[in-house]
Amino acid sequence: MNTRRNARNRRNQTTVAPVEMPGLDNHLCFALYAASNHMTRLFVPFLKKLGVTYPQYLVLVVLWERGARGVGDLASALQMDLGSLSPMLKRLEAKGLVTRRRQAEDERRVLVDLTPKGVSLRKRTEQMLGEFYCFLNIPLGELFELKDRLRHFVSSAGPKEAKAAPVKLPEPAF
Amino acid sequence: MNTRRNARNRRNQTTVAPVEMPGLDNHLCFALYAASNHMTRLFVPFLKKLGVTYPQYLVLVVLWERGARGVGDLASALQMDLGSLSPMLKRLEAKGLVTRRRQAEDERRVLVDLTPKGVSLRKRTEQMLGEFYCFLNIPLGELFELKDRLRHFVSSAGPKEAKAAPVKLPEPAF
DNA sequence: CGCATATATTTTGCACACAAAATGATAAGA
DNA sequence: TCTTATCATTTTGTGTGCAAAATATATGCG
Repeated sequence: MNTRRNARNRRNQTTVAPVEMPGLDNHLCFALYAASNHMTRLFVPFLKKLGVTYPQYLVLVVLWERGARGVGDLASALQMDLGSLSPMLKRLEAKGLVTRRRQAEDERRVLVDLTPKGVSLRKRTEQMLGEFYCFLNIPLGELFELKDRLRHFVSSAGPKEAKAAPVKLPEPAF
Repeated sequence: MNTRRNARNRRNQTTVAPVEMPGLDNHLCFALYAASNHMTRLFVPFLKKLGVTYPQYLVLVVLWERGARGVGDLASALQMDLGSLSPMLKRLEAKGLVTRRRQAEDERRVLVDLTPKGVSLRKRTEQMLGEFYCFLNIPLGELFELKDRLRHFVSSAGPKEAKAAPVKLPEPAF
């Protein structure tokens, strides 16, 4: 259309060609949004039997896997905002699943740990996960492949700087 | 361990084997959660230039693609809750991007339509999308493949009943 | 016509998600 | 030590996401 080869060399204006507006079904962002919400809707009824919410469950997974953590450690492991995490941990504490206490060595840090009740919830959760994967009704291989593609997307999308560390969990800090 | 072949034939208890608790990085649900939030964090700064939020943008995409819709039509197209959508549409109306009016034929329905300002936002959005895809820095093919896998996941995960209709947009209803 | 039932939308209440401001506590330097 | 910069966490405010209750309008039926 444009007689010039393309519109680049004009003033300091943007040099990126516009994109014909994609339909909803051609939006990766919508596919992510929909899939994430779909998973939530499927999973939450199972979590309800344990009495925890979806993000609360994720916190427990980290604590079960790695033991007590600082608030900031949990936030970075879960790629979760501290402003969301802080009140959430209070709710987990109110449910009697975790404790929060200032660390003696560094009073700035708050250490989150499982209570006996929080520890014992793990076995019930493992039972529930068996039921859930059965309910999902998707070959494990497919689940793993999708998971890996998502992880690759997260680690590669966006500005190339500071992409080396793929969200590693910090070592025990207590 | 268990001398019996497996624990199935005992009372009416669950017959599903428990799952060894997976680490955080082996959770598909976390991968979805993290990827969706990651996409949001990347995309929102671009949307901010247009003055809309992420879900608000999705509503506009549907309206640009298909024209005026009822509130319920939008909700099912976006797999979004009516309770979220209703106040959101008010905010879009407050921004002068859409109108909401009761339909004459069926006063129960509220029709949402683009204002001239809403229509004109489309061109600026197409420019922004060009910049965003450049910023994402991922081959288009990869994006499409991930998108299709996510769509397949949504359409196949969960109870097998009522999975035929893959979230189709309703035909014009006015 | 008048009422029970069904459909469409809004409201309410709780839990995030995130930005920005506020607190609390430690460390670094003059 | 006092001061200032830094770090960790919490608080505040707005916008969803979703369940459940409340409204509003339609439709069917006697």
